[in-house]
Amino acid sequence: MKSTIHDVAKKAGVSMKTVSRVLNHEPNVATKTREKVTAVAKELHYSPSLAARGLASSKSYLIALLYDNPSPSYIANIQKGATQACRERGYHLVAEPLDVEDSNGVIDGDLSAEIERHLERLPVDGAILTPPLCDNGSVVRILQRLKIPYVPVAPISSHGNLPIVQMDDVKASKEMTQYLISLGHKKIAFIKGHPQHSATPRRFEGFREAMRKAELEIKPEYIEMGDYHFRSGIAAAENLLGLKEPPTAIFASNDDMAAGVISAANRLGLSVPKDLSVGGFDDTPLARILWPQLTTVRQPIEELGFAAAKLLMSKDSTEDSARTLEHDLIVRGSTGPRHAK
Amino acid sequence: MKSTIHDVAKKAGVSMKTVSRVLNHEPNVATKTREKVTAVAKELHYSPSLAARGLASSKSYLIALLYDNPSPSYIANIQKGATQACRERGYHLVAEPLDVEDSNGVIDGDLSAEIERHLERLPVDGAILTPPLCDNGSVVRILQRLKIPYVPVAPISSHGNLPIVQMDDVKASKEMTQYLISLGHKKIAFIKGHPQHSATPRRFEGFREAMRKAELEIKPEYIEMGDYHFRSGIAAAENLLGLKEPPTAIFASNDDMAAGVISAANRLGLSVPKDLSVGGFDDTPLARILWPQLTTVRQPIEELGFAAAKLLMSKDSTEDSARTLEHDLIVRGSTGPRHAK
DNA sequence: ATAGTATTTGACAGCGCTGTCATATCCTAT
DNA sequence: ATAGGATATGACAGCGCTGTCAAATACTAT
Repeated sequence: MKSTIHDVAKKAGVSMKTVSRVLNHEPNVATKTREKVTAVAKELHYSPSLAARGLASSKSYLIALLYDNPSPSYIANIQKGATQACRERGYHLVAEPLDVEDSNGVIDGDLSAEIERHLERLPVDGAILTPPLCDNGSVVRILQRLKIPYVPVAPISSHGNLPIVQMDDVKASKEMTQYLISLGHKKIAFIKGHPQHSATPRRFEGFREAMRKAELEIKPEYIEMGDYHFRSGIAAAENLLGLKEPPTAIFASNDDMAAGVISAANRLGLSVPKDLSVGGFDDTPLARILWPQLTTVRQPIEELGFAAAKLLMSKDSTEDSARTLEHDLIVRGSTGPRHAK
Repeated sequence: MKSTIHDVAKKAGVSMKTVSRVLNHEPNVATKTREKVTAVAKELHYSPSLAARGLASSKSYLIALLYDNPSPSYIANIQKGATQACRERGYHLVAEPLDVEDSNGVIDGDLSAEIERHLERLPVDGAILTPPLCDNGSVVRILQRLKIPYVPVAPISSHGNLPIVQMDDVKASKEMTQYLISLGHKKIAFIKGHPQHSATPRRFEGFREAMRKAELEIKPEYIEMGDYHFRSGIAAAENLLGLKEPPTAIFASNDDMAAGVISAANRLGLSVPKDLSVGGFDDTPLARILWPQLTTVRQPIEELGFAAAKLLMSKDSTEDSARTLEHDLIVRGSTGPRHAK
């Protein structure tokens, strides 16, 4: 039933090794031969056995996606991009939720040993490390000890001169701020995210740059601390909107907090975007079910996954896939021109 | 560096085959031998090569998670449960997003062929089929043709006498309704979901059963059609709350629509749950970021993934893992006692 | 004690592929 | 035409494990 490389070789009138060469896109195969073999392979519905290939070449054609506990949509998107890249090369993506971090983000010895044991028997050619795992020393150390190549996605910390994939949070944040400014807003507030998250200082930095460039003042009372959760958005908005001179626009550094802002504004009888413009960040599914829909920044998450997988698969070749991927400013209904009082 | 079965055998003073037996938990190995081998294996940090094992036994120790485009949190949870089950048995889960359905849910010949080709070179021992894939004839047929064992998760259609895993939507819906009734509500409205989704009739059925059992009238105008999207929840709520005699409780058959209801109620100046109780279904992340938080039904999604994977791995043994998993009624702030007018 | 059965172990081949290295074929420059 | 190098192909072993089947050993009932 299932055909082997032997069948193909026989039918094409060449040796198994030649078939193998064609299948692996090795050089030094006559064009004619290559075509012939390709044709026969297709005709026979031949597809190589991962296991046999892996055994012979001591590669597994498997790439692991290591993740801890990010938002489901984040890993779903990374995963989508990564599987796509894998498909192009006959690789497969194995999902590995790790459950490393407990509440305080620390990993104890037992857990570490357990993970090591698990990873040890995970015969992958490489791993994609998503946040916050990419900044977890224990996990990184295990990977290094096991000599599993990995690509960190959007890490905070540096990883030597290891290639990483990321987006430019500073730039994106700057663009959002500039967009708000272009609408005529001058009194713009910013809600920071959780201080331990890598993106937090970057997003704030982008905001500051844009404000400085536009020569707008950043009032200290317009900067609120949040933690990326809905609730902190509400709290921040209540503070902000309670000011004697409230801002006309609030840039919350993620969508959940922006949703909190909208919710608080509505409850205070303010209309968005007429009385208040609200900007978010991430373009989560939530952004579209809010009313009004949220102006936000789309992270190139799927692309990050794609690039990371690609990087892993082309370890040897110098093929340099883009490392810093492009985001998009998504303008929706939650932002509008400043309304003359 | 990496030890092989040969090393273990030598060190334990037995044949490779015996080591193999121990590792695979085969019967007919003397207890003493088994212990000895186990000890040596641990000492040597031995872990079998998936590839070699697969080649020799023509199994891959890989299970595919086939999904199309469900909510990210759905697949994330299924995935979590499934990987957990896989780990217990040394299997791995490969993620396979399929992109089968276009807008109208039909799958054309080209796509079908492409999927078949892809699945063909996916050397898995089994596949978990999530909705809506589990009810997609083309996909099911491909799987059957390829003789890939699969377990449908919460399918609408019957799959012969193939084991399936599911939850009891009728029962869950009935419980939610009964809970609403127990709060004193009598005028309870129901918002149906998308008619093509398997759960839609079931959830409605549960509602009806509960109402009938409590001898409460189901007014036709209290039944709204929705499509599981936020927007349809808003629309339905506007109709319902515009009635001369509006309901005091609305059971939306998923969380997104329930969110719409809450949003609409707020805009109409109604306070939830004081003036209106709202129940949802699914316990999506959204349920917790709403204000008030949503009373809803937690689907045993992770458990479904776990059970499905388990089923696939124990094909031979008659081991009968539970097929219909238990849900939970999650009571939060969006429901409260009927308020005497 | 002895045949007969059940349990436990091992030798060996081979799963389907690729790495190595030898061989054959082609081209280029003289 | 021919040496010499570049290019193309093939023979063969063996990757690490398990299936098969035969052998050894342990039990049981007489």
